[in-house]
Amino acid sequence: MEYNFTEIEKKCKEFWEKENIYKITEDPGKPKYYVLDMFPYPSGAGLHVGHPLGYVASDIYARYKRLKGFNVLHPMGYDAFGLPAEQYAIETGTHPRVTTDNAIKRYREQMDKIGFSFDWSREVKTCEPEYYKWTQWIFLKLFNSWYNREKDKAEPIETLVSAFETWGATKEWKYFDETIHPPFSADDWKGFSPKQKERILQFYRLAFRSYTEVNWCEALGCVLANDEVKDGKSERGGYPVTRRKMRQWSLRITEYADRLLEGLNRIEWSESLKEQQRNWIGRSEGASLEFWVSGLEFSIEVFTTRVDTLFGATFLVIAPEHEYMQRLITHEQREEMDAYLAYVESRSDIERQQEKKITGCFTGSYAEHPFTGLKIPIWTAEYVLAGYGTGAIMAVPADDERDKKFAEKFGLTVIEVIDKTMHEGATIEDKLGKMINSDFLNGMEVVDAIEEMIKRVEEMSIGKRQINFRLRDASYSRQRYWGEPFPIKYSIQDEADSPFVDDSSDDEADIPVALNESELPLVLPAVESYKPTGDGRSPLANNADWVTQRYETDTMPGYAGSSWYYLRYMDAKNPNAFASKEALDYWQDVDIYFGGAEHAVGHLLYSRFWHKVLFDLGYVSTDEPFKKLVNQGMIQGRSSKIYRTFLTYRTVIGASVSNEPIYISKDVLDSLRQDEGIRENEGWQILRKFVEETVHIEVNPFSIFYEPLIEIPVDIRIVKNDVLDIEALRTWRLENRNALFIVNRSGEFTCGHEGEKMSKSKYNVVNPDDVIARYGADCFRMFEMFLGPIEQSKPWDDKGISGVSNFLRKFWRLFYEDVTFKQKWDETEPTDAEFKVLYKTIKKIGEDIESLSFNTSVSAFMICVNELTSLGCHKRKVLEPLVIALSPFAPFITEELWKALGNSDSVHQTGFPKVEEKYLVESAFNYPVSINGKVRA
RNA sequence: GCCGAAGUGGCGGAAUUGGUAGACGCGCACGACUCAAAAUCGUGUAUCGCAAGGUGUGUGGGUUCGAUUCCCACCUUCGGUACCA
Repeated sequence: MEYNFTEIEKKCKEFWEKENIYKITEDPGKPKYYVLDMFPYPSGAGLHVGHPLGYVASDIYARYKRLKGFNVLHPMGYDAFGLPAEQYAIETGTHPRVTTDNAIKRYREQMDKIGFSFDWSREVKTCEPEYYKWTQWIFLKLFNSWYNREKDKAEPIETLVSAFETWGATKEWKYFDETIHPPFSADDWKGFSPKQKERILQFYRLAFRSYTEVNWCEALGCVLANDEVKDGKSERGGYPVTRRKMRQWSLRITEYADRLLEGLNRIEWSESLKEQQRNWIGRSEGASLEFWVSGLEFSIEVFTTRVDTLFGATFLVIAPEHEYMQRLITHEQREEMDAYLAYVESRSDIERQQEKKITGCFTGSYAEHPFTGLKIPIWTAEYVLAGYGTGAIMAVPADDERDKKFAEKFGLTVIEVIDKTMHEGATIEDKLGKMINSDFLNGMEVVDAIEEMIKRVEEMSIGKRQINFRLRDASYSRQRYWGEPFPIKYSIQDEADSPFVDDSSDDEADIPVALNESELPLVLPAVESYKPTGDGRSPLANNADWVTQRYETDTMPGYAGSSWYYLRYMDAKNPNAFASKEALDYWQDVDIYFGGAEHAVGHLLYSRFWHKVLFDLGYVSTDEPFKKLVNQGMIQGRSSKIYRTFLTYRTVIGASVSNEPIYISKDVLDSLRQDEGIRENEGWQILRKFVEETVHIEVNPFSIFYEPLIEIPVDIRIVKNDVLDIEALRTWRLENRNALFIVNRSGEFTCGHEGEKMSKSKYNVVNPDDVIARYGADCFRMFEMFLGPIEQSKPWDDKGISGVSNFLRKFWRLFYEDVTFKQKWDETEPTDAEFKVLYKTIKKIGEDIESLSFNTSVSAFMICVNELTSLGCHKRKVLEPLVIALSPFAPFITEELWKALGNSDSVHQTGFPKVEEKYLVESAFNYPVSINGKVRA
């Protein structure tokens, strides 16, 4: 009987659906295991072969764990809010929901073909009110919570309010920060107006509204979070991003900086990913110091990690946007400074980053050195950023590269403070050497000097030990339509009030008020136009009804829905809670999470943050959401390239140029390039022959030249094994109708190739549907795994797919005769040799899946089939366990064969075959080279 | 610049508490079947050499009886990040 995968797949899918075999319920009698994939954003282009790589891996893992007796949660859903659908809506007027629904339908069809074991009854779509009701609910929890630093956890805001009512907020409170708001007593608090109270609470709420600097993208008409900006451009669309101040919502993720850092030590993620998060959080230990400004009644606070170098501080530099800027400028410097500040203003972030010019300007003021009393000038410069530390630095040109360059350019004093002669090759910023020119620090090693100096400045109350983070509070407002509405209304809303203007008046306007839980979901209304308003508001501001209700017109960012979706899967249809207590207690957290590394500092950080808040508030029982994380590599396209040129050649009459485009076969081209000077190699001979045939005269090879080449991507569908179908190219692009092709000796035209991202414009997209139609879903799954280690990026190249396809047919043939349509297995007892083959395979497969080495487990199956074939083994007792072991990889063929062996249930619900120790020991010695067997003599 | 990961045949890749390098697959070559082709099956395939034998895991050193694996320096590629004080 032929192995007919199309028929088998159809039959299996019907059976699975009828029996509902992948539906899962909480079962306290079984250990739980949660296998999660990062859910996709349903884009209009559909899936290409790169997308399912992680899904296939996770599916194999989930199926394996199920066979091992775990109750496995393995769900799928859609991250359905987002910019592309909205951009499309702006262009065409189509409601994003329509676009999104269509895309989801297509994704589902494609995924169904691959044979995943998702429990679709738990599907989530972030754009559905039933789902975003709970996104809004969590937002309310964030809004109604504050971070209690004493207990180091989030608490309901009521505990803060009652603390204010009892004690107020005074300097005795350990965590009181005067720079945020002035102290007040309990009585003061009781006397405050609601607006005043709310203003204070906004400094504590985990979700809060403030007037701060944001990344504004004019082209998208909205604000972006730091991780959505790459190289000064928007991640989506690549539009320029500028900094501007705006009133908008943020999440106080900075309170969790330390815990987010610490938690990384307890989870199994790749080192590079953890390192990315650590860098993003950017903890640095140092001290803050105050410098008194001569003649003016205030001091400037700086942050430094190198207090030891204080005696080498010869000037201060403040950021151009520093709040004391104007007060520091003296009469004499006024003109120069205004010009400089105007220049800085004119520079975009992109310019600043690309050309790092050393620029700066003297303010005219001086600060006093706290120990020497010397007057040191206060400068301003672009390289000091307002957003980090205190926005001011003490410059130590002797020990800091940037300060040094700055001092050199502007002729400022340099005092050497560290003797590094003992440390050859140390850079000026290394923390090595002995202190010199530093009074009481002289002779100390750098690390000791840091401690000593901190002690001194703390005694003198001019500074203190401090830890700084690079992490900023997360921007949470988007001036867009296709996102979750905020469950917030305002007590009074002034329609003329622009979000770009700071509203710091104390009138009753503008107090954000949380909706009641019973009012959720606040459903996204219809709008006439999806265009941003152009004045910094979302399209919702165009909806008169929405505005008169005084609802917040911004919507939540893309990461809102994806920050907690893994919890919704635990109890996806619950109308009364984001998930029931029982479900949350049972499933707890994600055991293994498959997804791309591109979400390292976005989704993965926000999820951890949300999860920790929910943990603090008692809703979840773990404080990290994803125990183990696997980053599957990207599958790149393998683009084919052809090379076009025009030829110049000399005939007896004179020089001629070809006027039709000429394409040169890649191998001929390589041979031409090899040695153009000699011009006797194969390539030139072919070229010469070609010209002679074209112009029908003999040509001196030294008179042939080709113009500079243009590399052109060509549709991979008209290229087979790097050989171009010339006729197909002529019809594909009409300008090539009469093009000339220089082919190689064997008459073939070969193409170059390059691995790059799959995209329509590069004609290198491979659709899984096509692969499945040709080879079957099992083959597709196994081949994706066989391509290489799961974490590695690699180009899609279907040259090797025949190997996997052969394997499946060979496997099939162990069960069926080719011609006679007869089953082949026999019921006799297997020999020891046959058992050995079986057991070492089972053992290897089990170990490989546990360690996620799916590529080598596919190899193990191939070896096994080859060995059984050469042994002539068709015994049920060998084949049956093999079918089970293969079932995670190839669910369709194994289901069919399992039934053929006379079983009525599903192979996917049996147990993973056990391994017999006896054969393992023997096989280890008898088959040393068969499977990775390096065995001692 | 800094941080992280990785360099093995013609190609994708195996093998690391240090113990026969190149499993498995592709490709290629030869053979079988066929009038023929495709498909399938079998054999071979790191490299130099007729052979004995030598050389080989990015480069150069080191530790060791023994190194793809450990240590030092360097080179290359990929990913991340960047005036972060």
